[in-house]
Amino acid sequence: MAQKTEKQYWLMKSEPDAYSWDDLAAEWQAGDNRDHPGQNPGMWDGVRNYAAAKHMRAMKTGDEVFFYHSQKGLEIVGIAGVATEHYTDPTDSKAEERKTKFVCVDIKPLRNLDNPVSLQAIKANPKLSDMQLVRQGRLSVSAVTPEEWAEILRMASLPSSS
DNA sequence: GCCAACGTTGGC
DNA sequence: GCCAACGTTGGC
Repeated sequence: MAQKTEKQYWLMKSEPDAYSWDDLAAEWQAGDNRDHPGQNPGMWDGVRNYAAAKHMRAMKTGDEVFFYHSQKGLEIVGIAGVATEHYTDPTDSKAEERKTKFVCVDIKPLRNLDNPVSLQAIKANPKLSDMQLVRQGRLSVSAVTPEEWAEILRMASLPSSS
């Protein structure tokens, strides 16, 4: 049977001072997890928001993820892939006391965007006005529709969108 | 550094 | 189970 699951698209935010796109690449190069030695490179831990966790539970291997720098940069800088589907977050110390355990996934860097796509440019694009990123600014893991994904890729191929 | 948005917590 | 208080995120 052809399990024809469509590839899904996501967007994940990180403060570059805490964990940047380059840090992700460095972890994969080192083959280890910088902050949690022995854990997987690219482990997306620490999410303690149910909406974000729900998205991570829905992620499948091979799904693609925009990597967004929050606080500083405010732009999508690269594309990562889901390398490992969700598992219990080893940094969730209260997991046992709670019914719902928080989870993490592993992501790996796939490629840089030729031109990072800024939040400003996204907000200025009417085609992207319904993006979860725009509608729900605080959500750290959000869903991206195929149409939004394609539009952002188009923007990333254009000369500097600033 | 401020403040709006919004998720979470805890008292009732 | 409601809702006010509180805490955190993240853009500006």
